[in-house]
Amino acid sequence: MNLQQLGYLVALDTHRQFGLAAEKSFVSQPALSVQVQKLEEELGVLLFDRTQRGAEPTAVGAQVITQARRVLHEAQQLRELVQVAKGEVVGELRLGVISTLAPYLVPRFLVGLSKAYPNLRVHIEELRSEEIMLRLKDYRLDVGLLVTPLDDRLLHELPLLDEPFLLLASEDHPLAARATVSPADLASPGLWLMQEGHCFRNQVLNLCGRTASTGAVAYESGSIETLKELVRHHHGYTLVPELAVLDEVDRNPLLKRFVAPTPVREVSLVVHHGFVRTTLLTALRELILASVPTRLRAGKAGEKVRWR
Amino acid sequence: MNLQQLGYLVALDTHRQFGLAAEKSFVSQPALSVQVQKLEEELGVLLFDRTQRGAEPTAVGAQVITQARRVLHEAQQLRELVQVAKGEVVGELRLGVISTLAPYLVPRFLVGLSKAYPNLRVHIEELRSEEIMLRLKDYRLDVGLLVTPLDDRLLHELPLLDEPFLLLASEDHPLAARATVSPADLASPGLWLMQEGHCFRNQVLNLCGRTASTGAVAYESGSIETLKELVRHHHGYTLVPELAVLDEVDRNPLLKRFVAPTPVREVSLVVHHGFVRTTLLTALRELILASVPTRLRAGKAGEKVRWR
DNA sequence: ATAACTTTATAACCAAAACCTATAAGTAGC
DNA sequence: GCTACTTATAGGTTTTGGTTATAAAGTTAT
Repeated sequence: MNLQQLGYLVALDTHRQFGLAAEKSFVSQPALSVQVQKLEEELGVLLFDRTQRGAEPTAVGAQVITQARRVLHEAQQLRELVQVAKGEVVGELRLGVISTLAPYLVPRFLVGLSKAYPNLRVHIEELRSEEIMLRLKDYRLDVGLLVTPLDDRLLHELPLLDEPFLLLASEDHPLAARATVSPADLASPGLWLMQEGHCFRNQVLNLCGRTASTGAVAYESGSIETLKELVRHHHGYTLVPELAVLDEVDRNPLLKRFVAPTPVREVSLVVHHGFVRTTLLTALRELILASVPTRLRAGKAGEKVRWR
Repeated sequence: MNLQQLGYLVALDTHRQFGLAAEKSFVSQPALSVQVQKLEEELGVLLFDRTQRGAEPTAVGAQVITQARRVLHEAQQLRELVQVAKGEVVGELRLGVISTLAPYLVPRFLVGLSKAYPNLRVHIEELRSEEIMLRLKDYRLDVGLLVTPLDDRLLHELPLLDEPFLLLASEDHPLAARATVSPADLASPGLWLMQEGHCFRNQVLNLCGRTASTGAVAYESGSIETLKELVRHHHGYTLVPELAVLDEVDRNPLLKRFVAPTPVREVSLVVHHGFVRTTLLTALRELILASVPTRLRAGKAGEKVRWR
């Protein structure tokens, strides 16, 4: 067994085809095939079922692949540990961000990050919270930017913001006349929601006590931007996180703050336990914090709304 | 970087000498030297300071070695995972046992174990609790047999026994006349103790409220057997765990049981979290449980005495 | 001071492992 | 049965890791 073989194994699991996996590993198809065979022989067990349209892990194979990911991760940690000791911030950072944060937060720090660390390759993916958690545990992501607490003992949370929820009403909705709102107002009909699977949806439902009554049209959106547009062009109202309306929060009378205790969502950087690139993580935190108004920083005030 | 190089690294850390480490790794000294050099070159950092009487890890080196141990451990877990899937119980089992348990428990299950799994190489070492914990975390031991709870979130405990403490008095000691004893009696002078560093000593001290008054001679023993002999040949008394006196517990009038709630020590198998050889662990538990009187099994009764 | 000993590093050479290209072989769909 | 797609095998080349022999450097003992 060697690290290369484990790398081929993981590639094959990812691409489910010897040729493709080989290409992605920058070797020829026979090279990868042979190494996987040798590993199977050494372990004395079949790891993949070969079919005509590719390869699929056997039951044992799936376990072995998971463990192989872990081995490769620990090897990577070793390299990173040395880089940290040398004061280098290089290599790759794979960041997963939920879609209700990405458009408002990523542009605020991305340029600064790659300017601060020109030798760092940054990959950002927009993903659901659950998927980010899975990938962090599988070592397919380095850092997640999402809403906490997650209550998962494999993951380490670094709280950044307590971001208030605001209510955005359409001009002709009864709530448009209000100066402030409270969770009780969410019983009012016409609340637009995010799609199933977004943590923001769960939070809104938790906030209104699961009694949301949507309008006649049951469109559920995949982005906060769509929610905002829905409210602007149609009837109804919706909740938005403050970062999504930062530029208009104090001049748009249709945006309502909640009365204290302000409901907030806790936004955190999340890493696997034992993440060693502390310099990078700290830099990321500082960059993000510096890019948003101070009032949003974690621990200021407000009542955290959970999503799970 | 490859697993072999990491193995050499760990061997070199263990033996602190290129030649010796090479010998233990079954390669020539230049082979090991070159591979360590290559690794240092790849990582771009010096891992060992070479002196005339051997090699010593640098600061970074020490961190890298710890991480290398982790990588090798995860690779080993992969192999074991496959063995478990194949229903095999083979390879090596490195078991650490504290010296107040070893002589009474190990002979009871060792033969049965190697009979049940003839292809399993069993290494048993007698070590202090703290050392066992360290080695379990360093992956230099697979399983520990010691007294719990340890309150260490890296370690997983599998309680086996609640083993009562008994008091053994010399013929001419005042306590010799008693039918039963209670913790309050431990204020009586003449209590022989184990050496510093044995968990049994801490437990006895905890039980008597740290007020132990030893005799004129301040000999502190390294084994329960010595304590027993001291009491037999001299004045005074001592505490012993029941397994140490199993054969005489009901016919030696100088052995006193405690009144309820019986003070007991919780004896457990302890593994690193993520230990995958469940078959082996279960078998070990069953073998040990089958080898001692049922009344000693964990959870029967008694009041656990902690040692840390 | 120097010789003897110990330890690590280097060099030359060899064997094994891993890779590449070319090609065979197997299966699904037409 | 042919085509298109997959994985497996074979032969030859390159790379890697290994060996032995020996140098270099530092300790210890005389």
